[in-house]
Amino acid sequence: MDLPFHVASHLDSALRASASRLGLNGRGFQPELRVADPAHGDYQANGALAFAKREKQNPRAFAQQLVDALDASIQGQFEVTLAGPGFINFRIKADVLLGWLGRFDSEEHLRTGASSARSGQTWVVDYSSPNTAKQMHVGHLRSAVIGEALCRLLTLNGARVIRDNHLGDWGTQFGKIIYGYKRWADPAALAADPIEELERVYQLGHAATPADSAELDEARVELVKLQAGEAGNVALWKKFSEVSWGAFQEIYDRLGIKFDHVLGESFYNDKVDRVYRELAESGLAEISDGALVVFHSEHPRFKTQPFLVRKADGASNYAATDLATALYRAEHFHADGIAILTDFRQADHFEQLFLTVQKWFAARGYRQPELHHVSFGAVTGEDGKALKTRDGGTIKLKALLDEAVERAFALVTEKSPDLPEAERREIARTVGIGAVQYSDLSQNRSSNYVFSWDKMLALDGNTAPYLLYAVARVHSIFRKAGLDPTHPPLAGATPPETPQELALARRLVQFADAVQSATNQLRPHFLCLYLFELAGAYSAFYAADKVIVDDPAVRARRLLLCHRTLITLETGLHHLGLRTLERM
RNA sequence: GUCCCCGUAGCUCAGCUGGAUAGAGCAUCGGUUUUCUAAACCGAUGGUCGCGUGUUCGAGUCACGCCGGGGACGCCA
Repeated sequence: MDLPFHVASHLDSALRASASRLGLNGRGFQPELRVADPAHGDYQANGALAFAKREKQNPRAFAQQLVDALDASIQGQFEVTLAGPGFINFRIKADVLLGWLGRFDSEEHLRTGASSARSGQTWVVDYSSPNTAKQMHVGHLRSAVIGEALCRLLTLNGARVIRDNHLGDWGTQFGKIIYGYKRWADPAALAADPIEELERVYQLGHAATPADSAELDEARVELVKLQAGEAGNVALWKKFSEVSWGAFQEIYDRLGIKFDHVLGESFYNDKVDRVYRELAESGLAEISDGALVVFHSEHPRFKTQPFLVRKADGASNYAATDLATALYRAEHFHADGIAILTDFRQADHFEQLFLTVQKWFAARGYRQPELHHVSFGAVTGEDGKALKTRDGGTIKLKALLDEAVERAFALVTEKSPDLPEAERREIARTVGIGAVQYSDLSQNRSSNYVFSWDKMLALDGNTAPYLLYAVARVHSIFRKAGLDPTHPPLAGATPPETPQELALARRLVQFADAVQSATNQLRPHFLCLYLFELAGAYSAFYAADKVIVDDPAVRARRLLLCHRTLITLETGLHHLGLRTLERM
């Protein structure tokens, strides 16, 4: 029997079947399969230890029973060994490795293998979500980059993914922008660099309307006029949205992001009344100090800390639109899962939101989507505070990307001076943007980090250039040998033999596990780490074993390893949102 | 005051539901190119996992307390 795409779940089923043969159904045996330290095997099962402990058995003897009861085909595919107090180790036999590599022979087949995990599911991913009338700065990078990677990973796992950009295009700041615009907008500057000018008048408007001032009241009047549909202000609002979107689109194009929907807060303006009504009818919401709030009596803190869904003046707020948004996504998109990417400071808000949604939907009998707040740490300056440039402004995302490409261009020019300039420019774009994306993706999203140009634009170590370089070297082999890398002649390939061949082949099979854990935990860094290790295994193989040799069997099996490394690295990188290169 | 997140090598970080000798990259030191891209490879140095107590066959991982950093807590989003 052939090894399936996801070897760990194959072993998981085999061990469960084995436990069942031992008459252990319903006793809660969990195999606990995981990728092993290569010193011990390819996969290990630790579940015998926990189970034996609970059942007061000798763990080593119990593990032995499990192994003895394994289906015979498992013994044919793996070297199965016991170690220590009862770890079960599995090492895939070399000819079985070759069989797996033979079947998963293209990006398409890798996708097919991965797609069973979430086929039939619909996911709405809410990411980027900048505020209109402001430029994106480094703080906006994480949501966009991580969000896009998760979209692609969910797609790879077979889900239908809806990319939704929940723009901050409504609310009190618009009163201030209109206030500032009407007084200080400069038509010439607006024509030259619209988003820059818009941001300037917003900042002026904000500064001119301090709390409890007559100016702030005037700004509020502008907002009321806008919300009441007054033609002049509505036209201004549309103009602000268009200008902002133009600037955002430029960034999205460079990052390879394309949204299916841009349903900003304004879209939900007329959908909040239903939220108020249904929350009140189901007894979830109450009036407190004139505002409509939800308490969660079972929660240690939210029993006293309210979730404020409508302000005392009757106006809607963030919570109201988020509730309306959740309902829209469940009803209109039939979402099975909703992932919202914002920084960790909104953790409380989303915890309250999700609790409220669950109770509300339950009361109404609406079907419940899985709700995930995909939070990430802040990008801060050296002082741990909000990031500022030397002159006190924020670092614009556009400038960051430009600098990344510039640095990559200097490097490619130094390393490959013979390539034509146009190609070096193209390489610099891919390497520079990829480095920025990868620096964000490769780190556990939960942690904060201190911004540094060098860190963000690092070009060695566990970085995009290292991975892209490995890809380019594979392409180079095919180019030198005069072979088409999409259909290389691989007939007659023998199973991997040398230590480097074996290590590489074993790593290739684990792509399935990396994609799985990255997607299930909504943490792309697991895939990054895998790809980095794969590229390392390839580099070691490349240094140790020459590919283009005379012996046809050796040559075929090494070309096969090169080709599978290529498709795996490319599939992985593409599903993180990066582009790849044939030469650099 | 209540609650949340973080604290691992000189620096930046991995460590998946407790599992085998705590791993990478950068930096430092040494080696590798008549052979497919040296943006590479091989090796070395470097750790009381913030501190303490506890839970158990086993704790970086779980519980409690403390120290340090960040954050959220009623009409911003």
